Amino acid sequence: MLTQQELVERLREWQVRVTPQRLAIAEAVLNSTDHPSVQQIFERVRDHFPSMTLATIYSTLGVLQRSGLIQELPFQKMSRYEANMEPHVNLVCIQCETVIDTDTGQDAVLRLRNRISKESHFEVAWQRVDFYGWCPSCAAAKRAAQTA
Amino acid sequence: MLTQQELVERLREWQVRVTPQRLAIAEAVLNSTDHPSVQQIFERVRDHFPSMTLATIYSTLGVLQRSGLIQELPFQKMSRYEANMEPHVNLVCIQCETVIDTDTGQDAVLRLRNRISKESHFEVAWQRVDFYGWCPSCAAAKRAAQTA
DNA sequence: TTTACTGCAAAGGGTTTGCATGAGG
DNA sequence: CCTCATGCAAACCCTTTGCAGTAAA
Repeated sequence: MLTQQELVERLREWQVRVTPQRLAIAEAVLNSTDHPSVQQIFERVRDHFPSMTLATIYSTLGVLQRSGLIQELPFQKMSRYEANMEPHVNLVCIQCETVIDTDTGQDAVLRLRNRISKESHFEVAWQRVDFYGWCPSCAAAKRAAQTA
Repeated sequence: MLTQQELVERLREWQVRVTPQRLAIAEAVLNSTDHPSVQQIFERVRDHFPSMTLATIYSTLGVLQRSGLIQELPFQKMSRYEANMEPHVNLVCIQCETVIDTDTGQDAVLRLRNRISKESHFEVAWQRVDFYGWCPSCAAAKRAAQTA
């Protein structure tokens, strides 16, 4: 998680103008761990900028992505946004649609990346590792429904 | 890759009606390794079924996905379809947009999946492991452009 | 014969674009 | 000041839905 100051410097490196809207959007994503959608970011920022529109959100998310600060995660219905740029595993619940980062396997993802870089002639820029299934509470609910 | 006969049996297990259109669509995806989009599947099937529409393609892909024969891979602009249901790594070229399956790391993905299942309370159903970057030919072109 | 798939058309909805205004460097 | 971001509206396009006719079992 970056401080506001670090964020400003990071954007200036990319010749990107820093505006209050952009800082608010950046913080809404970077200070989150729930992989928010555009709509969720919109709702979180609306309090401070009631006149902001989705077009500004989309535009800013594009800038942040090109600056390497966030990663877009396209899903079937919509994209969500990842603030954790370290190699890691996402656990995606197909029931309640929560997405959480897990520490488990972080080392394995990094090793896998190094292995791909060495053993194939593919130049890796970034990666996305998603495991889909049932989160603890939805798995419990599912088992309860099956026995009933 | 399944034979047409195996495919028919597999669909019947799911109480799914087998039609010539469905077989054509299924084969267009299952006998491919390039992760085709809906449009590409459409073009490949159009020769044999000139009257087929995209609605049928979407409908059938949904059936195949629920039958566990294929996996939808949502990307930013559109979805592509995966015929390789074994745990593996996809290499996605961000330049030419080709997606290939690689043997490298298949074992690692499987081990990672087992580890997630054991060490977290998450019930894994399937996974998607994508490495994004430059394929060999696009990487070469990129280096040539940089030195020029 | 019954069920449900195909094909056509229209709607849906996340995302992108164009442009006038306004703010950042 | 000059450039570029914001906000508003409209367009875009992938995908979904509804329905009448038709084919599978």
